[in-house]
Amino acid sequence: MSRKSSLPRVREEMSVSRREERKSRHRMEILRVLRKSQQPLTSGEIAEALASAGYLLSERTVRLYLNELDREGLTISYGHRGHTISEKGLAELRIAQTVQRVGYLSARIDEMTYKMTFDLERRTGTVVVNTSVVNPRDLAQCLDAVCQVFYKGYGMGRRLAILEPGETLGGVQIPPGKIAFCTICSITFNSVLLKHGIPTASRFGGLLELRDGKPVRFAEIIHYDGTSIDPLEVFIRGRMTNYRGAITDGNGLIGASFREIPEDAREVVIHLEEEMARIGLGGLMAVGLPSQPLLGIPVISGRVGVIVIAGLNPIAILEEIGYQVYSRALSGLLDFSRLITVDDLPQVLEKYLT
Amino acid sequence: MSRKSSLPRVREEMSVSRREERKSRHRMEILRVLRKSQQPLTSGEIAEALASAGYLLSERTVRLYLNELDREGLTISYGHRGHTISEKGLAELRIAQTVQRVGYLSARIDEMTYKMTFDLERRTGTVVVNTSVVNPRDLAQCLDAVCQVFYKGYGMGRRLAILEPGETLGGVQIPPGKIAFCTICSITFNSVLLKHGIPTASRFGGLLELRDGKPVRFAEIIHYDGTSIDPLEVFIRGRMTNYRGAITDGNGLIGASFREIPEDAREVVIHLEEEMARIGLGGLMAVGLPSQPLLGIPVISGRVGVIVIAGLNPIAILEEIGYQVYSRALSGLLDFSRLITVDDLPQVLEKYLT
DNA sequence: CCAGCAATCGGCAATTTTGCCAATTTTTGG
DNA sequence: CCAAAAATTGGCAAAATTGCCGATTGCTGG
Repeated sequence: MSRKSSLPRVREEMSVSRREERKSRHRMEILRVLRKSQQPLTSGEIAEALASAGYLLSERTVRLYLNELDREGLTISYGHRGHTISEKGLAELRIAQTVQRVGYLSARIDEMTYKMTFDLERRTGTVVVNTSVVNPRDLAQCLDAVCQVFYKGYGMGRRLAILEPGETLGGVQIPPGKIAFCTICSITFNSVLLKHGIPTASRFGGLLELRDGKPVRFAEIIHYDGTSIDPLEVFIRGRMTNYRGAITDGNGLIGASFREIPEDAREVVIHLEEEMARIGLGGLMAVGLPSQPLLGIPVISGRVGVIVIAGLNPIAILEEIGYQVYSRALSGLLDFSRLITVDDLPQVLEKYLT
Repeated sequence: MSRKSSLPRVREEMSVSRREERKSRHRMEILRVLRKSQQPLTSGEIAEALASAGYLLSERTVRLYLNELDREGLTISYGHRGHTISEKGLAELRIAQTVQRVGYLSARIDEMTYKMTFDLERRTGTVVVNTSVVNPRDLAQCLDAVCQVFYKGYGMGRRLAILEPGETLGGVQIPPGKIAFCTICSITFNSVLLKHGIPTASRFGGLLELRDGKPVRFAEIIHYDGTSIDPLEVFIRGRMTNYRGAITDGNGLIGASFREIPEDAREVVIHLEEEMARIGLGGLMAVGLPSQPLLGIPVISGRVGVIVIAGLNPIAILEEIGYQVYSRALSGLLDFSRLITVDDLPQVLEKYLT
């Protein structure tokens, strides 16, 4: 264009600034990975984490940069046991990130994943939930549909929680006359995997098209690292879903999430999900094959794509039927003991229908 | 994690596959840039285009890859005049992209930008529009508010078009009893710049918070290359906007788009926008400084951030007031001569109010 | 049509990134 | 607690990427 356009163009080389920019970006990416971890990470682990974020750097290169960062005091080396980020490194990251004021959803996902404490074996600790503030009468009206979504396997397991008026969750108080319908957030899955040493990369949320109860393709998608609002909230408010079709003849549009796991972890993940399903926390819709696209969605080589049910699905059907619901994904943490199963829902709901 | 986890980990090197993957990605990115252009592009232009997509490769490296691609017949060299993509290259791209069935919005933006033919100097040709199908009576009801949005400068210029029942645009026919309210899509701006040799990178659409009529920050954002649906449609349907505030006391939430242009083009762009504003097509809200963040949004070095008004703003206020509107962004092309100005709107609308 | 200018091209060297390997450390499993 | 196994590290060399520069080509204005 330059010659064709009227614009002067500077001599075309990757100028000092752009060169530096790339180097600096590598450093920041490494620091970012370290910040997320409590324990020291080795270069191999960092390279792995970077790859799962689509940032391709070899383990050797990471080591080279770590050396540099160690010398500058931005990271602390524990010899062969790994590196952690130092106060100085954290400060450096903060400076570089003051610009990023809009919080991307991917950041909130990461944060929540680390905050929750649920222990699969002991069945204790907190899980991440989505909260929907709803009129109990409206809920009763749609009770059958809501339960159907759960029973057909389009909800995250079979558990949920009801909060009474006056209770607070994630800074939001339930107003009088309303109740909160809390569903398990599918992030819970990430967290359980993480506690078993499996890093999960959450890619996007979307509207999954079902045919005869089977996932066919994603009709719409929104990537987590490009949005500040939860995709599911968008689809629900935009009335773009079709749960009624899904629960009647298996043809519909439901919320789902696409993630990637390391291929070595495929079997372990499937096994862990079975464990979770056993206690009413299952939500895996599909698992791909190593490095193979899943429903036409390509994955980074060495990874496996998985499709997880959206936690908000069961309550979203209310909006579809015509009742207004205020839903918020990733709203807060709830102790596992607070959860009830769908089977108990009708009975529990009775209480609020004066 | 590997050691701490129960997972076996293969020897950690960037295996052949991952190496190849990166190389292949470079090649594909170059081919993708070439596909978009009708004319031959030189290595410098390609490097520039890649940079504007956040893909940092030096001009020399691009040239190296071009050489390879030329030899393999995927591209055709025109000597010092540049390179184009060959049939074989297009085929290669298709193979690599069969996986990408979900159409990202960024792709549609690119497509539309190239399709429109508007000539700023001659004031002829087609422009890209958004279409909102609406009941003429509803529109009349909100007429004042809609015009206010235009007059306060929150619409793309002062032009729009009304389509009658029976007319078609972008494959959608206007049903009897309804009319289509077409607003200029802000993509028009990209296209005008492109025809003057200025490449524009559209980053994201968002909800812009206004205080005293001035943009303060983006409250929510959705990146174009991570979504299949238009952000503005989302915000409108989700009733997340606040145009009424914006037109009354200047405090509200309106739709806007964030883009990046080369820093050398800053003055030219400002000048071109003035030209456009003169014929009722203005829509620039803010222009940043070279390599400086704009409203806290960082830009690639060597670029300037700009904020452009969303074309859908004027009609979106209907939804906010409570009338249902079916809006579709980037719906199709319309000849410039079809456009009327806001001032004529009340009169034109009369015709449809039987 | 020609001269001057600007941009592109390819070769070569410098720099960055990566692969490979031996030494060392940590973990595992008696 | 010890030995084998597994993983990490740093040095060195190969490969990839980039900077630089002279030669060449295309464009522009007279």
